[in-house]
Amino acid sequence: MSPRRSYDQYCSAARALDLVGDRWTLLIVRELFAGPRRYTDLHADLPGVSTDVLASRLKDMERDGLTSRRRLPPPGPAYVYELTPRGRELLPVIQALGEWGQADLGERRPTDAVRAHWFALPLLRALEGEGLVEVRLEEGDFHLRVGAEEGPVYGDGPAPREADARLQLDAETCAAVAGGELRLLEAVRAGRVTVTGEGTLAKALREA
Amino acid sequence: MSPRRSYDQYCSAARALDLVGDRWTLLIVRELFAGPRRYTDLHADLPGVSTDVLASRLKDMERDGLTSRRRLPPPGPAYVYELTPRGRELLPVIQALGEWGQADLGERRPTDAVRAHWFALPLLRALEGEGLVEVRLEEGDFHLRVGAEEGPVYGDGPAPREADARLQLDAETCAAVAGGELRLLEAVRAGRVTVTGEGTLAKALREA
DNA sequence: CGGCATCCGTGACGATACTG
DNA sequence: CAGTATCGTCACGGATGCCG
Repeated sequence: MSPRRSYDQYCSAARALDLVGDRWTLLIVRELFAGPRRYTDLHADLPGVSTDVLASRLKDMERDGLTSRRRLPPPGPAYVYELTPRGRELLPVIQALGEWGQADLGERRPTDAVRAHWFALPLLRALEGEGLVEVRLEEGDFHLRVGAEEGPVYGDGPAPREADARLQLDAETCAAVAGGELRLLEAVRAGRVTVTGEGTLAKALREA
Repeated sequence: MSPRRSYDQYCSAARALDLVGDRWTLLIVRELFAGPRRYTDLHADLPGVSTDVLASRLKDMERDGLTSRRRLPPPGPAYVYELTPRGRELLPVIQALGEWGQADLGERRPTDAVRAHWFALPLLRALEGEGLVEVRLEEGDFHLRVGAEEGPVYGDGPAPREADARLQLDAETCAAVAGGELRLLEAVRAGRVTVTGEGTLAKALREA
């Protein structure tokens, strides 16, 4: 656990960096926007983080009120980590970083890891309205809770219930939509996104 | 200079953190939003940063296209560092961090350093319209270019020309306005802010 | 097997001193 | 003024081990 290395500046941005400026912290937050996750899941989706650093960050974040640790009910009792409301307020920070970093994303490098749900937040920016959206990529599936006010913003795997809309697309299209080079409606019109489902969101995308 | 330690993730937020996630980098960006600054000025307004780290970050940032180094014309020839357009696009990131960190700012701790222009960005969020605003705090003066599309967003010291509006207030009021606990218009109405000047911005604040 | 704790080599960081 | 040089310390990343 870090002995609280602070910038010691009376500045709100510096204070924020005192809490989330350490290496890996904001990426752990990004992972937890997918909902409660176990230690091992986090370690698997954050290639390169060492076990002790991950454990240390999770303790720091809990102490600082960003996350909470909860015991899952049996069977399979395990601890899961999840964002507190305060932690979820970091969404604009991650969104702003993602929007800025989009310009440097470019092609995937051979050394780059990929997880399907890393496209969730960029895609979320491109969606209006409200509802449960399931997204299918070759790399895997995830679901978005568009317009959700509380709880997880997105999740790994298929939607837990019948989705209001289902999108099928490839990573390239996903990146283009996320980067603002292609609007989702235009991607649908160009046949690069297949939309199914009966929710208002699905209908709005199809009829445009 | 860092040998480019990367998260190696095909994710726009992770890419952003590859570039600005190192310690001190975003705070250097915050300083440079005040306009071109010399090495010594940066070192003076970033208490705690060591000279070699500051030099290293400035090199990294120039290599990554965030800043540029320019020689000032004589008399007093010196190098200044300034943000590139790409660097200035980090404004939403710093704003989001500042907005989030405002909740943890609280009272000033004895160990906290303070600079007047650290209030500039929070205050900028509270201002609508367009114009040059001069702000006078006990801790010092700075000026804001509200609605500026290019160039520095704020600057240290009094405004370089006659300001469209001048605000005089104390740090406590400033923090309250920045934190959203108090709206600027209400602060003016409560007499906690003195507004002078003949610009539209000044008139709008006074007549409300 | 999931959830860490420990150990160790390397590199980043912070303070000070020094130089063009 | 604007850094570079040096050095001690600490944080990080990787591997391994322990314990429920």
